[in-house]
Amino acid sequence: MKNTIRRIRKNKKLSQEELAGKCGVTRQTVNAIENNKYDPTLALAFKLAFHLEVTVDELFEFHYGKE
Amino acid sequence: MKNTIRRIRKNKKLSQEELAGKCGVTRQTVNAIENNKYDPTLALAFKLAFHLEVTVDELFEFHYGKE
DNA sequence: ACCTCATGTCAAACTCATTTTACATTCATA
DNA sequence: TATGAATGTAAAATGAGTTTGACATGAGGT
Repeated sequence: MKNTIRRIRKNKKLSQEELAGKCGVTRQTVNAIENNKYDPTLALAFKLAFHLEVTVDELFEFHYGKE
Repeated sequence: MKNTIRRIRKNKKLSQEELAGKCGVTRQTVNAIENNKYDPTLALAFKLAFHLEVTVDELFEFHYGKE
């Protein structure tokens, strides 16, 4: 599961901590997701997309077999 | 987190078990998600959307404060 | 009445997302 | 070069999603 969180976050000049704060999670969580350590929950995916002003489908790229 | 899985699944004349099979999960999982027992993982949300031929953003409706 | 299919549900076990705390690294900039 | 801000990372603990196996119900058809 690829995502473009880092690119969009930097475009909006937000730190990992600021984005995490808006989403109600810790900065470690945002960091882990940006570095593909694991996938966010569906709820967090929606919060990230909301605060980055994109859709979930735009923010994440899912490929079968490459989960 | 609301979803329209049941409605779209029935439109496509799929049983919970058939949809679960396509997505690689058990029917209990699909049943629990349709009945809002819990939310799917992000990966499963993408698989469900794929096999139901809609986007994740169309299939799930997220509301802040009503998570 | 019987059989089958679809669905609802439950408990135990397991995996994985998230938190907390803590420390290390990189980078800008005074 | 020193200081602070942003980031990377790691271990232990907790919480939530998923599986397995099982049992129960209702609808339809024979």
